Amino acid sequence: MTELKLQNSLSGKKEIFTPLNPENIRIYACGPTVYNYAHIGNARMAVIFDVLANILRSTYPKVTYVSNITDIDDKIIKAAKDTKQPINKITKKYTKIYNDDMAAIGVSPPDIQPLATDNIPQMIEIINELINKGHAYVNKGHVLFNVPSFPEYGKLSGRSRDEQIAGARIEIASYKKDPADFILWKPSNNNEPAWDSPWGKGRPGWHIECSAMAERYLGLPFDIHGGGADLKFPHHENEIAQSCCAHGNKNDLSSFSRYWVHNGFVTVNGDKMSKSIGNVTLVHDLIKNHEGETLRFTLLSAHYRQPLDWSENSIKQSKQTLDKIYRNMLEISDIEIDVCMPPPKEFMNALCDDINTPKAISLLIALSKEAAKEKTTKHKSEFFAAAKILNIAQQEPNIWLGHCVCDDSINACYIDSLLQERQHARENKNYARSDEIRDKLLTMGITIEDTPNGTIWKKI
RNA sequence: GGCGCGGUGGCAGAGUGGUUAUGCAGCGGAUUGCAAAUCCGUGUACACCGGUUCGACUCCGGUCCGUGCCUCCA
Repeated sequence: MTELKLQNSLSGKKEIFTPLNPENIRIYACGPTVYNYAHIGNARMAVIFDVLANILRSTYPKVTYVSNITDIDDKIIKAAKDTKQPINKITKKYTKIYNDDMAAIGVSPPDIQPLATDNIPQMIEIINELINKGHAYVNKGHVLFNVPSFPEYGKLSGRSRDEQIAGARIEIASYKKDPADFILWKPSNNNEPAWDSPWGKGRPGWHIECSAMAERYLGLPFDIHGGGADLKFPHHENEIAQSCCAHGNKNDLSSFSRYWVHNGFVTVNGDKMSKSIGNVTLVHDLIKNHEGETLRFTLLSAHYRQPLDWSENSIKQSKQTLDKIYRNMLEISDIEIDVCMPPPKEFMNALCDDINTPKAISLLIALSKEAAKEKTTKHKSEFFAAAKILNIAQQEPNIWLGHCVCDDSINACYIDSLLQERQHARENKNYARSDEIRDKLLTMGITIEDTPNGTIWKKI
């Protein structure tokens, strides 16, 4: 068994992963706020933690991966107002789109996908504990976490309280005792979603949602907490503050999650995705023009902590590389596969070294090449086992490569008759005619390839 | 302003104190009637300046450039 090493944001070091309970590895990753289509950045996080879950599953008997849906939030309320639609219609719509889009890029659903709105009592309970322990206070219908009550605040992001305040560009709300304090519960206006609470009708702050859901579905402490790098501060910092303080563990930051894993950003043609630049790249749009697997491969082609620049060129390169892998698979279509074969050690070593997917991919290519050459069950099975961890190259190669695959725009019988005629011409060494037929097919959008087993065609 | 990250060949992108991945593209060859595909071979790189070292792309310091967070954000 290869030792898994992960860069732990809490210590800033690459550490050997030691499970709390080897019988059940527990992971939490902050999921999307469902008020809009998922973009490629959301997808990166989903793919990375999907792969991490697969790595863990290959080593441990059980993995519980929880990733939530934030279905109550000011942005959702705003979207409802702007579109004049009921909130639950919006959240249901975008939850489904998110899950469909993630499925399209090969992401398995998390084991548990809790809704924030199903966990309001759990949030209220934590808030109550925080008030009881002197870490939170009520002011004008708001409940706030008092940051000075938690001296360890800022450890995850490496930021002192004073530094944040110095850099704060927002006006300090009047109901805050300390400028760094953050909202646990806020009052709702009329027409806004509201739940009864000891502090009046209102709704939870964003950060408390994840604290409550992680605790309820995983128990404390759990093994790994993940999310995008930008969530480190303030979201994850606040989760730590809430969860550690509510349970009287304010001196033990690992009493919430033991390891913190943060993925880097996706940029688009070198720029950060933002609405103002207008370059927010949606998975929903990408899958109209690209295979989901190509998108997944592209997301895995850079190390998860590195920035990944998204461009048509990188997608194109991924597609070409996948084509190559599938062509190698085509060579071994007839070989039996042993599903019990584990992935090669070297491949797992790469993935276990802080999820080094680029290295793993280079090894996967080598494995596919070797399997195509050796043509043994062992080689093929090893390749498939490795590919399965990344959830890459699981399709029928002929289908992926588009060989002789029809759609409405293609008349397969006509193509076959042309190919037969071409074959005839070739046998009679009438190459002028055979080339003429190939050109004709090309104008129809069909390319051909002569193989030892006959001529195959595909749509361009 | 505070905190952080990064600068690798035409492109993408790992990694390492000394033999310098991998893919795509290029070039040469094999194969093919020609293509395509495949196979073999091959060139090009570690921002800059110092330091440590027998030896640094890899460690240390500085410079320049890019970029992220500090406000909702994956």
